[in-house]
Amino acid sequence: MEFSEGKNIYVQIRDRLVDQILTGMLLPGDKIPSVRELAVDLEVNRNTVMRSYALMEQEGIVDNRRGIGFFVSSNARQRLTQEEKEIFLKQELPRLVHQAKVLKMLPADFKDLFDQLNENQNENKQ
Amino acid sequence: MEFSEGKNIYVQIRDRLVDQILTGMLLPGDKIPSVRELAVDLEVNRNTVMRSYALMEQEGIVDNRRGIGFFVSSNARQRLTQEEKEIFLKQELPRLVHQAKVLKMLPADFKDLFDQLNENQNENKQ
DNA sequence: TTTACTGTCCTAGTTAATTAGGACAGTAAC
DNA sequence: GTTACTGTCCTAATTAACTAGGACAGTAAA
Repeated sequence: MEFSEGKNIYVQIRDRLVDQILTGMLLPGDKIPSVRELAVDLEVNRNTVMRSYALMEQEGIVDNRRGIGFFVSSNARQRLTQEEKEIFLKQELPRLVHQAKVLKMLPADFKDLFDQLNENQNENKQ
Repeated sequence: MEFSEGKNIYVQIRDRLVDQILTGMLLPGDKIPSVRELAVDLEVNRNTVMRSYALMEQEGIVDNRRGIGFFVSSNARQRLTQEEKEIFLKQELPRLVHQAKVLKMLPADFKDLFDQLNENQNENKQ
């Protein structure tokens, strides 16, 4: 895995798993890769993966069964959707609005976003 | 200044000055605070500010006159608008669209952004 | 009970970011 | 030339993130 600079690796690993949970690639009750397995796979140290898993356990999105492994907790998706949405609305959106202002961006610049939002809304109606 | 974790201080200082340039608080030709002055003001080390200024000099948004200080370069704003917009469109927007999808966000969640974009467009017409 | 997984704890070493502050040189006003 | 700014270079020390890998304990199946 290619890790970007400017963001800690253990957070990026957490983000990757969170994304897999939100997209449904990982379902509640699923076993996530063992600490050692993922470490080898991503070419990082065991301890770094451990740190990601500890973070996710603290967030209540995975459960830990000693000697067996880590599992996606039953309410992970609901918890994450709520948590990430709140972070987005309170932290990212204000910064985004400000940036749109100073960069004088126009609706056309956000076409891709509009399309996605409309798609979400249509799926909601059905 | 309160620095957020997860992002290097010298980058945050650069971001702060970039914002002041984009908002017009700092104009082309303006002298920016001296390295020592800003270090005291933000309660960081001289070297950390130096690193921010070196970064901005490398980006071509400030000019350096030895023994005198750093100055906002004449084309800083144009250069920044272009640079930041490109970063936004190529890096942030795709991530944003993806997040909007997995979090099933709706147009209403982005009302503040829409309002700003419309405002930008109206100012453009006048 | 042995085997092969699992997580967990531990010490040790590296690197980058940051701090701390001395020392030196360019610039300009007095 | 002295003074008071400016940037610049330097060494030393601290901290957090990451690496490396040994050692130990829980779990489950052969």
